Amino acid sequence: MKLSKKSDYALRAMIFLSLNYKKGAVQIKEISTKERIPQKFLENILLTLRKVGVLNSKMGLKGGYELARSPDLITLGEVIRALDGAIAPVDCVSMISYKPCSEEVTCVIRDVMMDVRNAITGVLDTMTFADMCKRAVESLEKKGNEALTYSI
Amino acid sequence: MKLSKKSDYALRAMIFLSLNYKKGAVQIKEISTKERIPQKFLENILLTLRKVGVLNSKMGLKGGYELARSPDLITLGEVIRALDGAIAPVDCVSMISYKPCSEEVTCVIRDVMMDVRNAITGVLDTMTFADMCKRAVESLEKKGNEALTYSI
DNA sequence: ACATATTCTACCATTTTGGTAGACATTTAA
DNA sequence: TTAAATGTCTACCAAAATGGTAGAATATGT
Repeated sequence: MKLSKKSDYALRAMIFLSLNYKKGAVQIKEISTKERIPQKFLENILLTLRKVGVLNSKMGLKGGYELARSPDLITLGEVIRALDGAIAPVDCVSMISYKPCSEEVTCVIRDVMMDVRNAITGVLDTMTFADMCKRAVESLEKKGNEALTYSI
Repeated sequence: MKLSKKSDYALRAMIFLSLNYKKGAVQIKEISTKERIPQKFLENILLTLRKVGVLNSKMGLKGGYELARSPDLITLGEVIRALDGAIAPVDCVSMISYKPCSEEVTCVIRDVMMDVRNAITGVLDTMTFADMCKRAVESLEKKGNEALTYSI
């Protein structure tokens, strides 16, 4: 039931880009150093996020990445699915990589795994990056002035 | 977010043993053939379930495995943790393999992963093998007489 | 033209997953 | 008391997934 490093990095990068929404393109290098993510690895991640339509990119000098839509229209679930594939714990209850199991109509494990999937997606497909930004700011304010940086 | 084959097999074996609770020891070979689980693999699984106190075993001729407690006192969560380790998607929100992340107090990803963990354990730590048996029987009855066997 | 970005294709080491093999210890029944 | 049947233990193994890295190609602003 583990979140991969890839998805973890993707979430952090996405929050970073959400906090910089409408401020123009941000370069890989900036995200990678500020969030301490290996740059070459981050390149792959941002590339797949672009391919699924979550990010836009600009090549060349003054290039970079930015959100393709408003942060409140992108959920954590969408990002995690793009990198890790299905969120469902077994394929027979997955929306994006569905495969029937042997005795689907009477499989009781399937039933409970469906419950688990719904519990997870209930959180991840509801939470948007706008929500994450709000939480990040609130969390900063609570901490007071000593907090010059915060981890996303 | 995947359930390992090991845990999947473990759940099936546990349901099988729950349906045979108080009927004496069941042999590995019987579970392995009826549930189509590789026997040698199943041996390891049942062994670890014994070591965590979920199963009792008897060696020698007429030996076998049986539940160490009543099915309503064993949850799916306990079994999955025994085989796959932590259920939490990241270690910084795990009960059994907790490790702090870099900026715990202000980490917003941690917050949402805590929500995800609670959502998952809300299902898995509540559902017992007695519940699973009930579901299995109901599901059989609904299907009618044609159903001679059913997949657990 | 040149410096600075992203893009694309390939590779690679380590860990995890999903098993298998075989010797050993224990129990029962004949 | 001995043979057969069973769980126990240690070790091994191939394939896939994970977490990266390397380097050339392509696009863009000045």
